[in-house]
Amino acid sequence: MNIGTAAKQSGLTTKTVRYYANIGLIVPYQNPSSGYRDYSESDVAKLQFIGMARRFNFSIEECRELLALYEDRNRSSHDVKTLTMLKIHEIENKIKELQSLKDQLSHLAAGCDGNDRPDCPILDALSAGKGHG
Amino acid sequence: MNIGTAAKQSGLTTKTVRYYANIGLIVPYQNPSSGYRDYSESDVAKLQFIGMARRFNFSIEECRELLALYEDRNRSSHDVKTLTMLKIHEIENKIKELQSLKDQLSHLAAGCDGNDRPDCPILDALSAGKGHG
DNA sequence: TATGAACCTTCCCCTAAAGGTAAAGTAAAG
DNA sequence: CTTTACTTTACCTTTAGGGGAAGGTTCATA
Repeated sequence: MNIGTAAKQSGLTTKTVRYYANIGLIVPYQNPSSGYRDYSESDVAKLQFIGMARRFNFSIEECRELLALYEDRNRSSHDVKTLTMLKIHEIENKIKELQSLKDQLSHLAAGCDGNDRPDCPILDALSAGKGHG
Repeated sequence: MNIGTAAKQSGLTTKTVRYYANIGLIVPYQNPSSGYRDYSESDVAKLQFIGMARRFNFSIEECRELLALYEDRNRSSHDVKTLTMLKIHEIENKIKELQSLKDQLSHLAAGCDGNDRPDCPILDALSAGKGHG
């Protein structure tokens, strides 16, 4: 099938699918006479797989690893779980960081009247170099 | 002072400070004979201000706004608070998104034995197109 | 068969916020 | 005068594609 159909079936844009072909992530057969890419059902399954992994915040390079595991009938589930646990910890750290950021900003905002006077504890704090330790 | 000193005093890299000059965020006096940038104490204060705002996840363009408010003796604290509240909501949304992502990945990981067998619920789920609704 | 719509191709520039490196100029110290 | 440290501009790289131009292909229709 043509790239447009493959894109529709996998829920990606043609731009994205073409990009994946260019970086060697999912390279379909390419008709030599027309130059058109020709995607198989199996290619579409992989595109869907990648789409899901991307939605789970896996990077392209991580997707490449996952795809290799996905295609390897002899892989151990241990390898996949390791990658997943790493990703979970990464997300946890990001959450903690953002939580701390939010707390500090909330604290600043709480001290600011938000009226038409120029006094502003937020700017004072920013210029005093406070916050984040 | 030279850019290296200004960078050290503001806790930024020279690369970053030079970048801020290039995009017109903080443009110091530039000595016409040597071509060297010459930073004042006031410039350094602004660099510190921007450094802090960046650490609070404000984008460069938001920093530009904050800097204008910072330099405006007649600004109202309302403007600053509005920008800050927007940023807080933005961070809250990001946290929720990541939390949901983490929960789903944790659920997948919990179902995976992580042994040397090929059975892997994580890959099964990814290829089934489940997750995220 | 001709034409037009809809699709496809490659190619190049754009994003945010710098980091890395190269080639060359400047300044201060010995 | 030379070494060393510092600075300058300039160009390439990063992530994961998006936008759009110029031109080729395929299919439907008159």
